[in-house]
Amino acid sequence: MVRTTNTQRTILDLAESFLQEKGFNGFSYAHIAAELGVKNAAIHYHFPTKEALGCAVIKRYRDRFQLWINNARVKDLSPQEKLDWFFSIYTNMRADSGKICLAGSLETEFNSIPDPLREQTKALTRELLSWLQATLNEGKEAGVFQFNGDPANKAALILSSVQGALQMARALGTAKFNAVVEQNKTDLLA
Amino acid sequence: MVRTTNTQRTILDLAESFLQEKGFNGFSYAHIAAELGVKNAAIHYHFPTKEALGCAVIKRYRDRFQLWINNARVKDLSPQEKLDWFFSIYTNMRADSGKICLAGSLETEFNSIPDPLREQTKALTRELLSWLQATLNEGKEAGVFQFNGDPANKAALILSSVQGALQMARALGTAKFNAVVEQNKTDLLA
DNA sequence: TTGACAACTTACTAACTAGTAAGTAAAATC
DNA sequence: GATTTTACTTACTAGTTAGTAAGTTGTCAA
Repeated sequence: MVRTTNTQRTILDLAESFLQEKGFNGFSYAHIAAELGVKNAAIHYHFPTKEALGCAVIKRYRDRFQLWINNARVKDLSPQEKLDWFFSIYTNMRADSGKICLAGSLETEFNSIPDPLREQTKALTRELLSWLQATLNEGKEAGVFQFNGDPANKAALILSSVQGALQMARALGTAKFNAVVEQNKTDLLA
Repeated sequence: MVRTTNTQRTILDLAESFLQEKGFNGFSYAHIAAELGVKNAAIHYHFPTKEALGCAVIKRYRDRFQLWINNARVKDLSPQEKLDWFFSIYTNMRADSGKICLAGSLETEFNSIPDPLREQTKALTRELLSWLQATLNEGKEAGVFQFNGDPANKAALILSSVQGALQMARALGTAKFNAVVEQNKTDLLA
C-alpha cells in the first residue's frame, strides 16, 4: 500500500518495474492492484486498457531519456563520461532487482504485444541508438575512442550487448554483466 | 495438421518455435494443439506439464549443440570458420520468422518461469559461453583474433551482443542484426 | 449548501489458462 | 484370438485474464 494522491504515477512506476522484471505478459492488473492496495477496476479507471498503460510507460521512459541527454549534466560531459553515464543506467537496473532493459523486454515479446507498443518500442530503440552513435562519433573525433567501422554499427553492438548482458546476468550473475561492460570499454579504449 | 507417428517430436519442434517467437508466457497448449490438429489433452499425454515440455525443449537444444561442437564438421574448422559457424546459427534464427536466441528468451522471462527451466537456462548459457571462450582462446593463440582482456569477458560480450541483436532486429530490422555481427568481426580482426 | 466531479468499489462477463479423469479405438504383444 | 498398450478424445475443473457497468464516497468549487 503506497496511497498518495498521485496514484496514476505510482501505477506507471509499478508497471515499469513489472515490465523490466517479468515482461508484458508476465504481469496483470491484479498484480498492480495488489501492490497498490486497490481493486483491479481502479487501474482501469486510470488506464482503460493494458495497451494504453504499456504505451504510457514507454512514452514516459522516452521523455525521461530525452530530458537526461538534453540536460547540461549529461550534455556537457566528455565522451568517456557520457559513455560511463550510459553504462551506469544499466548497472543500476541490474542492481535494482535484476531488472532488464525496457526495449529488450518488449522486443523479446514483440510478437505478442499490441501494435502501438511495438511502435513505441521501435521509437525508443532508435532514440537510444542515435544518442549512442552520436556519442561514439564525438569520442572518435576527439581521439578518445578507438574503433574501426561505422559508428552506427558500433553503437548497435554496444547497445545490444548491454541489453543481452542484463538478461544473461539473470542466469549467470552480475559478474557477467560487469564483464561485458568492461570488455566494451577495453575494446573502445585499446 | 502434421500427423505422423512422431507426434512427440513435432510437439517439441512447435514448442521450440513458439519459445523463440513468443516466449514461454506467450504460447499455450491450445496453440500447439491447434497447429498439430489435435486436442489440448493430447499434448498433456506426451508432456504432463508445461514445465516438463519447456525443460525437454531446452534439454534437446543443449544436446544438439553438444553434438554439433563435438562433430568433426565443426571441431576441425579454423577459429574464424568456427566463429562464422556460430554467427550463422543466429543469422538462420533471424531468417526463420525472426526467431530469437532460446537463452535470451528464457532469461527475459526468468522471473516468471518454473525453477527447473531456470536451471536448464543456466546450463545452456554456460555451455554456449564456454565453447565461445575456448574458440576465442584458440584464435587468439593462433594469432587470428586480436583483442585485449580476458577471453571469458570477450565471449560474454559477443554472445550477449548477438542475443541482444536478434531482439533489436525485431524493432529495427535484419540490417541491425547484420551490423552487430559485422562489427563483432571487425573488432576481432582489426 | 448544493452539485459536480474525481477516485474509487462491487459485481460481473467472456475468454483463456494449465491440468485431470474417464472413455475409446486401433495397433502391438502374448 | 484375447489382452494390453498407445495415442488419443470428450468433458470437465479451478484459477486467471482484460475489461465493463453501475454504484459509492469524499473533496472542492459555485
